[in-house]
Amino acid sequence: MRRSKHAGGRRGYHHGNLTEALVQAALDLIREYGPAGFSFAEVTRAVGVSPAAPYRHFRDRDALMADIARRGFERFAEKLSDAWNDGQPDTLSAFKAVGQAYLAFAKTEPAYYAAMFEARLPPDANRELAQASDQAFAILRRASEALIAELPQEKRPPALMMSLHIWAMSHGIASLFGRGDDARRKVPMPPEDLLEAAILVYLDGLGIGDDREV
Amino acid sequence: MRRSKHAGGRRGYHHGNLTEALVQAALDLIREYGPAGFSFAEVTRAVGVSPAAPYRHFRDRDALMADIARRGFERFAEKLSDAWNDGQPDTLSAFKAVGQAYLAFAKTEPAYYAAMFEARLPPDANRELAQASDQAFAILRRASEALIAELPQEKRPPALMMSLHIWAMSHGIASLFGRGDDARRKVPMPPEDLLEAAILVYLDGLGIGDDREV
DNA sequence: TGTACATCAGTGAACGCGCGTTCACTGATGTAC
DNA sequence: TGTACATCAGTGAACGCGCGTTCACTGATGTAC
Repeated sequence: MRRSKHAGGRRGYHHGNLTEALVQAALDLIREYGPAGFSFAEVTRAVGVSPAAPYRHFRDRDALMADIARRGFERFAEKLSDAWNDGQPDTLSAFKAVGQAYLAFAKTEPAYYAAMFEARLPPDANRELAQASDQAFAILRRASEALIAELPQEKRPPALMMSLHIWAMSHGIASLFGRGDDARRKVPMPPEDLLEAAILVYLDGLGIGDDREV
Repeated sequence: MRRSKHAGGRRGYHHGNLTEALVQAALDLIREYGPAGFSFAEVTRAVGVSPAAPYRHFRDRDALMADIARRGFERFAEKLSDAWNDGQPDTLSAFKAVGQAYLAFAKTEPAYYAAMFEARLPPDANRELAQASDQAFAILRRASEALIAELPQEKRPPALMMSLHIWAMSHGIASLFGRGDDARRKVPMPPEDLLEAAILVYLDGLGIGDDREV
């Protein structure tokens, strides 16, 4: 029986889809032990292949790590993009939803988040990684631009600055108070509320009003 | 010749001050290879003692790591406190100086900073660590309270929230754009300016005015 | 359709290495009297 | 002041272990004709 190699490619030669299986196993280990706490050898044991098998798919351990970070940024960009939803139902709500999506990703995907931001990978380690990272940031920038466009010409802040501020604030809250692991610092309020409040104050400072009840 | 054990304690038994030497060597390694990239064995080689020597000073590798983080938080608190300078010459300037001191610490002491925030140590790993961390945060809180006190009663935000916002923003900017190692993301403006602008916008949102020229 | 060959994912044994930790010890320093 | 003893920081050899990586290989799948 012959199978087209395009027909889903479910079953491959021996394992079927070792690349994916290695990535998933590595994510499990990263989730538990951190980005530095997984070994190529342990990954192969988890998947049930020989220790030499991964070398058909990744040049070395670092290449696997970088690939995981790239995949993480791609998923991240999707989540942020979904939350932005082209600025619907209104620009301000969509903007805040992007912030919340940022936190949600850090909490529900701590392994990806760690690979992306805590693995000490130079952001420009390779082209695909840099590109995926840029695409995620582009969502923040797009959302900032849309909000800025609603301000009168003379009151418009630089969009790059504004999006970097939102990124830094989201990342700061996520990595200090909103992480999904033991290194989370406990504070007496949910990180979601903390970020929402920060964004409201910040936007207020930019002259972007809202109907908040304090 | 007899020496009082309180007279500085410069020269000890064999090495003199092995605890300090181990910490310094570990910091060098963390600076170069990250918090996960140093080994007890390598530290002993750097110092020139036998591999068993550190066990007289630290229970194990993790204890050394935690001690470094604690020392880091203590130095950090000092730097922030110096910058705050009891709110002199004026509250707003002192407040901004604290933010700048935060960034400066992350940049000039990347090894301490990594041990404090990127070693995946649970913040309450031990009492001394938690206490040192709390003391550093207390400076941010004190500075926030002083600024808040200048606002009319009915416009005062919660001091805890405000100080967590400033912490998150400083940490976000420091760890994304202001780090002293390869993982720094390049942006076309100095992190110091980015933080200064963020603080001004944020304070503006709280109704804390200033004479900034944009 | 059948056959011979090419491809290549995964094998399994082996390598040299550095790791954390232990142990009984040594010898310099501190102290009791 | 001198002596005998206690303390304890640092030694050095040894341990078992898991690591990343290599290598010639095997055998399932794909393909040319």
